[in-house]
Amino acid sequence: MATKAVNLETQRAKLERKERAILDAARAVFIEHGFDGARVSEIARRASIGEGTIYSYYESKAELMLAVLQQFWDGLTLEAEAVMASIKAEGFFERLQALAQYHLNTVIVNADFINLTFALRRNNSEVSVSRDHLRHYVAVFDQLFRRGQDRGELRKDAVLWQARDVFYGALEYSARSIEMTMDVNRHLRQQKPVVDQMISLFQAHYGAQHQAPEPDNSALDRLSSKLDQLSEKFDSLDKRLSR
Amino acid sequence: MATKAVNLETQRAKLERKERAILDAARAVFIEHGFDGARVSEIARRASIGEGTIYSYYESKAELMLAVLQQFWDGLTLEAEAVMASIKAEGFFERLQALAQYHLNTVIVNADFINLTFALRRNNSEVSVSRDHLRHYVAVFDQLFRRGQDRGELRKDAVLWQARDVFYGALEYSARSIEMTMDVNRHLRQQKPVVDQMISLFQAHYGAQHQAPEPDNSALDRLSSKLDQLSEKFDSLDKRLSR
Amino acid sequence: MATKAVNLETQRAKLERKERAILDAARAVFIEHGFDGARVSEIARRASIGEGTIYSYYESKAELMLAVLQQFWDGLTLEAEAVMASIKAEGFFERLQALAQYHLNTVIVNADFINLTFALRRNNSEVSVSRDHLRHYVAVFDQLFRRGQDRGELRKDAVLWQARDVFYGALEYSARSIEMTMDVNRHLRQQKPVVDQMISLFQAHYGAQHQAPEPDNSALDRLSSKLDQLSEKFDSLDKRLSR
Amino acid sequence: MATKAVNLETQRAKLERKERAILDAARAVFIEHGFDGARVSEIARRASIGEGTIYSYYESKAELMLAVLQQFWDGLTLEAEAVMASIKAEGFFERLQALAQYHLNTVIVNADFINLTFALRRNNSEVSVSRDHLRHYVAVFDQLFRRGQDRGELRKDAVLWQARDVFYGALEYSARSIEMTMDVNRHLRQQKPVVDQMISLFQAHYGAQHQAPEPDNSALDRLSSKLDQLSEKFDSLDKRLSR
DNA sequence: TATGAATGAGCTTTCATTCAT
DNA sequence: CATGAATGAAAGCTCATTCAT
Repeated sequence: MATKAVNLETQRAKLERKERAILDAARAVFIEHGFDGARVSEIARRASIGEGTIYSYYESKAELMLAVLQQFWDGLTLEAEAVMASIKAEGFFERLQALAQYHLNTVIVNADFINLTFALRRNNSEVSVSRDHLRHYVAVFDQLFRRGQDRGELRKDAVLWQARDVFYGALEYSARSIEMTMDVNRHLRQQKPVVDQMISLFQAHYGAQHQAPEPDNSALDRLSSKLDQLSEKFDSLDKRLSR
Repeated sequence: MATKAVNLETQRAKLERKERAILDAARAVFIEHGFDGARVSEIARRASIGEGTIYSYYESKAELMLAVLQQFWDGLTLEAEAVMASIKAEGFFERLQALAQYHLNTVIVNADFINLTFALRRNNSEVSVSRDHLRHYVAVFDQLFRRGQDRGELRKDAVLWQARDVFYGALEYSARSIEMTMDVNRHLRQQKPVVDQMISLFQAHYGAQHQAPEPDNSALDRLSSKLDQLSEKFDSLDKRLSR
Repeated sequence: MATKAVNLETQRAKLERKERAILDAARAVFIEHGFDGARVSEIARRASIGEGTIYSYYESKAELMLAVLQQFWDGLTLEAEAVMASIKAEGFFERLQALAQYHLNTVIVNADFINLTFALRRNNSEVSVSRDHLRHYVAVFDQLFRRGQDRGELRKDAVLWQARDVFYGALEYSARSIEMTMDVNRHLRQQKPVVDQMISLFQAHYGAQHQAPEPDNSALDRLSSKLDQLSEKFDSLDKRLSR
Repeated sequence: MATKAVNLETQRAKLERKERAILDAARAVFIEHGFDGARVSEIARRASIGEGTIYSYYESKAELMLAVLQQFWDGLTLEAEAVMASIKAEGFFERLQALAQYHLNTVIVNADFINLTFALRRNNSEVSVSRDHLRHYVAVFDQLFRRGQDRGELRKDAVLWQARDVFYGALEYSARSIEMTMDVNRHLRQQKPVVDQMISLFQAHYGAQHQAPEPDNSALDRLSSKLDQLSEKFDSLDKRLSR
């Protein structure tokens, strides 16, 4: 029994090790040659397994690509969440800075793969990446932003998705500028100004302090909106209890 | 003589018509299937010509792709310049608004093709689009921004490329949000808020004017934070009940 | 009338000039790339005419090749006959020496084309060269050989086709050896020993008379040939110095 | 274990059988249509395998051709060496007769393929057969001839490559004559006279018996060597002047 | 008649996928 | 389950030939 259990465990571990090898190799090859340019045989070779074996893990090259994407974005999301969890500061802008720094660096480091993701979005009907990965990833920002609004650090009338697009759009383009223009070794040094600018931009545009001449209104509006949210929570609680 | 001249004209016209037909067909097919997925035979069929004919106009599939890209970006640049030329207003923010409006709409309308351009950037070594197209296109923004600085409407210490990345990055992401979330018919209506926000963002962050100081919010802030705490209590209650 | 006649003449001359241009260009291209490797477009370009024009002179690429071959072998035959006609000597071996010298040089100079002829013999069913060209060409040898028999210089029991095969076979192989081994500039000098050997071989084997032992001759002949070579070196040195 | 060994054996055998099938099919198709005319698909069909399989054995059509040539000439060489080894007679002319008989028959039987080999020599740059095959093959003759000289059966002053060209050139042309003129069934009967003639030709022309006892060659030899030295001096003078 | 743009059949080669071992 | 040899559909591209001008 014990032996069998151990074997099963070993078996399972072996499978997982193999699957990880496939995913790693696939990711490398996909980055290097793109989806169409990647050869399954090369992935197999790099994973040190037979070509046919891949097909006992994934139905097709497209499925494999999907799995690689899944893993990649899930990893990013976890990392981003970990970054946010590790920040002790409670202030929105400090937390945003951490997120911006993390994201910018990530985008630069994983530029090839992120480009690949976007490349697949439209063209290849087989591998159209479900938006969920991205949505999940940017949820970190969304949560942070809402909390910033809740804490009164951000204007209540700021539209979340617009702010999100500014944040991620500007950072992605900045990443491209950085990797194109700059020496690789100086990437890190170049990132700080971009991040700082992003923060000051958010402060200037989304910061609560800069709201209209009628400051009372904004403050009152915020209170009002909080009461609205509270009311909504009451409603949903009510619904649940009535089931 | 007259006949000959007419013939030559007809000849030339026919060639140009054919070349345009090829480019149009190619663009459509490339958008639909991406570079690797596009079949030369389909392009030929859609252009109503023989397959071999394409190769008397373009050396290879990659060359054709390049020509399509060239034509596309050159067209965009000309349009953008035309838009700027047609604006009578001299103020930076009014002109920026026009550019933003034009770019946002363009990105939405040509989303597929722009994505395709970016997709090619890395993977396909043969068709690596020369950066010059893009650089030429964004030069419209650069010129406008520098003029805004010269006119004293923008801070002198603003970094051009960072501002540019914010502008184009945010707009591109916004375009994606718009086309994904919204009904196609309501795209236009959705664009205005994004553009307005972009302008006000530039005013707030890059504008030269000094911002007014903020009044005392402390009392209201205290109320707000009490509501926050209340809301959190609700949340934890909610969680407990839902288990 | 006169004008018309002149025009007709000019017309005809123009046609012939064009046909010659085509044949010359075709021959060059066929030699350079072989039959399959030759492109009709290149032939047209080199002949300074349109591609389609070729097809008003020759039904197909294969027909053109045939015409080139025809012209080539007919030319060779005429040349060989001219060589024989120009020889005043009546003796078989002297005449054979002239023929051998001519043939060996011809085979070396036209090696590419002769190889091409043989290449077509089997493989390309379309362009199977009729043997008649060759038969016509070697008829010069046949006639000479028969006359040598009639004159009593050659054994009556010698088999013509065997002698012919020895003659042409040995010379063709020698030509290959010469062009492979030797420096191009020294081809001419290398040909004489081969020709001499061929003559002495025919004397020894097909000659009617019994040869005297005269052993001294062979050694002296060798000395003589060395002196010949020395003389040639003098000549070339003389030429160079006289520039 | 035994099973595994058997399997391995079967495996290997199967591979070799398949490779042989490819080579055989390729040779047949190449002979039939020439290199350019041969279609890979037909080779695959005749070998009863998939088209792609060929490319897992040979990099390209040209490589396949090369392999076919290699195998063919290596086979010929081995056969020729075997023939020579099986001859008990020690006399040069008896051994030469065996070689001539073997070669003539071989050339007739493999006429198509030999022609194909020569056809490739020039035109197709990709498949230019390395001369080594031929050189290796004719080495059998060279060895035999040198031994004949050593044994005193052949004149010492005979030039090897000239004799070789006479031998192979005459036989190849004779082979062509035989296969063209004669009924296939009578080929064999026709070969003997050609071989006999070749032997008697070698006896008459290269045989040592016709060499004089040459009593005092020493003096002449000295003259000869002096002339050689003189010639070399001229060469060096020539070189110096041409710089 | 001369032209050369247009054609499309047909080529070699690739590679995702299968399946016998 | 793992393997990798075998497959064959499908692709880009060439070029002899045609035909409208």
